[in-house]
Amino acid sequence: MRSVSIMSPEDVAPTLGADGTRAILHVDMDAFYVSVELRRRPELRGKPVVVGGTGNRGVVAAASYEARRYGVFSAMPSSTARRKCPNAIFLPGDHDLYASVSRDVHEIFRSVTPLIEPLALDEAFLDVTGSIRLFGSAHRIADMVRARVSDELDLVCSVGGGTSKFIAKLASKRAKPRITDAGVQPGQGVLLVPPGQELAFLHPLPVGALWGVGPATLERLQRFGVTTVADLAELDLATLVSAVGQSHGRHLHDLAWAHDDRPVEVDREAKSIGHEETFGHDRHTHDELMREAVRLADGVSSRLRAAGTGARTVTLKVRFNDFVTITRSTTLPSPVSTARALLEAVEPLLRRIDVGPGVRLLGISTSGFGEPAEQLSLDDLLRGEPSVAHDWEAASGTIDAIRARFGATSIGPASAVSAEGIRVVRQGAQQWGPTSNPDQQPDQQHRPRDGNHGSSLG
DNA sequence: GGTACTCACCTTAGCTGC
DNA sequence: GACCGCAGCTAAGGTGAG
Repeated sequence: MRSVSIMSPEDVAPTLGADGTRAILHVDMDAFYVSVELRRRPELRGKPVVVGGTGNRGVVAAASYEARRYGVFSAMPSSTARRKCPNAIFLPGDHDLYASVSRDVHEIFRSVTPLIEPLALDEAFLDVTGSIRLFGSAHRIADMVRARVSDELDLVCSVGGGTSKFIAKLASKRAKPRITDAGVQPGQGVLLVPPGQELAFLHPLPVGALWGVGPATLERLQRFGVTTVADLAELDLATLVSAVGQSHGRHLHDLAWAHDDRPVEVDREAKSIGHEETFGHDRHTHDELMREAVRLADGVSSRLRAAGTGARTVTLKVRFNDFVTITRSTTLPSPVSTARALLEAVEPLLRRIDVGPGVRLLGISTSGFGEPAEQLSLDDLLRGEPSVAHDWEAASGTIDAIRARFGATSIGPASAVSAEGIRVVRQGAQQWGPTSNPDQQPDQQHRPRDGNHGSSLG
């Protein structure tokens, strides 16, 4: 098996992006959330720091390399993280701050290419094929981005490069710092895979490194003795399709042979918008859950209107206390964008479900986007009365305007009012589980001031 | 004993219309 | 009228990513 040598800028410059091949970079921030926190709390540098997972039902969002030495990793249950690293300093996540810093990072990306596809707050693909003539080489661009991120933002990133997104992504992972028994070993920082070297880079990797091979697919592949990407490449396509399905099988087969011509997509439009929330303690009645649904619908509808769209399909997600998760959905005749319309769709779905055993998570998501057309309902027409729906559209517009001027928590549904203020749903506000606040009882948590326990938003 | 949130995409099954 | 095949839509669940 051939191996890939570490490439200097001079080695790579004549090839990557030359002769009509693409030059794709994948930039991945190192321990992004933790690094942002350490900028404002430098006294924590060198200590095991964990972002997220401050509550009993939360998970770790990010861990410093010092915490990773104890076996703490992102997505780990917070209780497990505490057991593994009792000395770790847990910080609540600050999604708004990370989003703001992410915008600064993307400004640096924009200085080298307009072709940017954000993947998450802390990573993006950059198509720099057309930028090489301006800046010299893909490696110089990668070095420049790293230097500016370090100098201007006091953050560290790793950059991978190749002729496809998929190879660039794997390369950036290989360029990252590694945790060993001896401590944190610095990574290369930049790793570029030149054209023609893709298979030599790819085939020795474990098959789980492939995009799209998660635990379920990995288990199926292992039944066929597939442990490396090379094994997968050699597997008969028909066998692979029978194991993981038509679409997935063909896709994995292509990836194993480094066939990936997906472009860097600059303007990817969302296909669904939703919110879900795990509660500090289980809910057991429809009325309790409808009050939570009011908040969720309020948050989702705000985002729909901010995106200037409406949704036809409304999906309710319920996770019971035994972790069994079900979804129930309904498709409406026309797209809607008000909280009231979402609740009217959700309520009958929820009432059909036996929530007695206890519900730990409730979610509302919307899809099937289109121009909202909340016009006179049939009932309104039959009664010959002015449209209530039109009143709601006007009210929703007013709510949006108030929030734009005074902040997201300045106004909200009556059922979201508690002793602590208005508890509205904002994207990412509870990204890593319920907070460490004492687990309030439902009657303390969202008691409407007017005693209204119905599903109305006002 | 413990498992978040958001989004994308796929599969399967059932229904409907032609 | 019953049946078949097909396409399109909807519902529900699963998988994976970051």
